Amino acid sequence: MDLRDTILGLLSWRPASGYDLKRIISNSEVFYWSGNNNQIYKSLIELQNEGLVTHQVHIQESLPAKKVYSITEKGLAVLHQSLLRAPEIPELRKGFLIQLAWAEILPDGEILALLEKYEQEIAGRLRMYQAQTARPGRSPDRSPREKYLWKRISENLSATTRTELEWVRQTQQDVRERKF
Amino acid sequence: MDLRDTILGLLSWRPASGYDLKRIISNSEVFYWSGNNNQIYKSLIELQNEGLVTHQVHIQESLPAKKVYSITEKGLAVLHQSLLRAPEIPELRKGFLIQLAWAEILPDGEILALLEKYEQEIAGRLRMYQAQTARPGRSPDRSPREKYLWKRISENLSATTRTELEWVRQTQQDVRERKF
DNA sequence: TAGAACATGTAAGACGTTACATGATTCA
DNA sequence: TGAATCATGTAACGTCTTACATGTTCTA
Repeated sequence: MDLRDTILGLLSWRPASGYDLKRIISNSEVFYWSGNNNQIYKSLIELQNEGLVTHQVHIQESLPAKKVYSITEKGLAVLHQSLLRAPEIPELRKGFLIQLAWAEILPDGEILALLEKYEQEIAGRLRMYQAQTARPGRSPDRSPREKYLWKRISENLSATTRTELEWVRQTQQDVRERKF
Repeated sequence: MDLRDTILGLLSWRPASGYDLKRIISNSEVFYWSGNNNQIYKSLIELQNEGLVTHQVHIQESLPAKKVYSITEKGLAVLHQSLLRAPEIPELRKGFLIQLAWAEILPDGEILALLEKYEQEIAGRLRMYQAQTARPGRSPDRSPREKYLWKRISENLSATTRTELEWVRQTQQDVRERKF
């Protein structure tokens, strides 16, 4: 599942401009790219050259014209193929664990301070996920099944973050009580 | 915590050759880079030019000579600074969630097949972590505290993976029972 | 009046991966 | 005899990010 597949997926939900895609990808944690123009506009041109998407120019009064992209039959077929590919294992990039790995050179107090800062960050992130899930209209909802799947996707991120929060709290407690 | 910091950290544990570092990084999930030569050998040269590491050539009979790198005082100071930086939030790249996001075009049976394949992958990964934790001598152990921290790091990955496993099993069950 | 939102695009560079190049030794 | 391990390095390429460039409209 690379950015191209993701764009095809988004367009299989509904037509969108490059700017729309940028906004969606930037604000989403699931679509984990930064949502920079360079990749998105280049990918759209590429996908169009391959006949997987088309676009129509919409002229707006008092706003710049925009190119609204739609997925083609061929694009849908390609998307279908990538959905059937073997699932990838998650890539977990936790810089904080590397920080902890060399924390031997720090006194207990500084390790605790780090753990507390990390807890704050994670707690904030969890609140963000929960607020985002509550907001309606942000996800495809073409059937009860699709609604369910998107709820589960959102719950996946929350569950992962909750586990992280429990982990850091337990670690804090152990360090405070010097349980080692 | 980038690759350079990670190399400094590893060298703060013990001197190592580029090849040693490559092996450690390749086999570790915490140090999440691929461990390719290009980055590692280039970083070592860079770090040496900045005076953060030095090396001694060890000539071995019946094996190629190697450059054994050590961290300098200056390198230790730089490492200390990066340990005190504000913790980064984990980057979770779960391609599978994106696959599920567009699974509306698949029948229940194919979604279930995907979920089962994913479960297998995750279960395998969890077994791998647990086996790796059991293996001794793979981590710094300069004090009970450091030993504890490394245990917690390893437990973090296991806990995250266990949560993922529970999530996929619950999702499977819901889809089987069509709970939506 | 300054900044955010809308809208499309390009340039430069950092970051990361695979594959290539070389060559001895060890093990199945 | 072929593959894996040890050991250092380079080339080519793909991915991803930040910043630049341009211009209007709306809001604080």
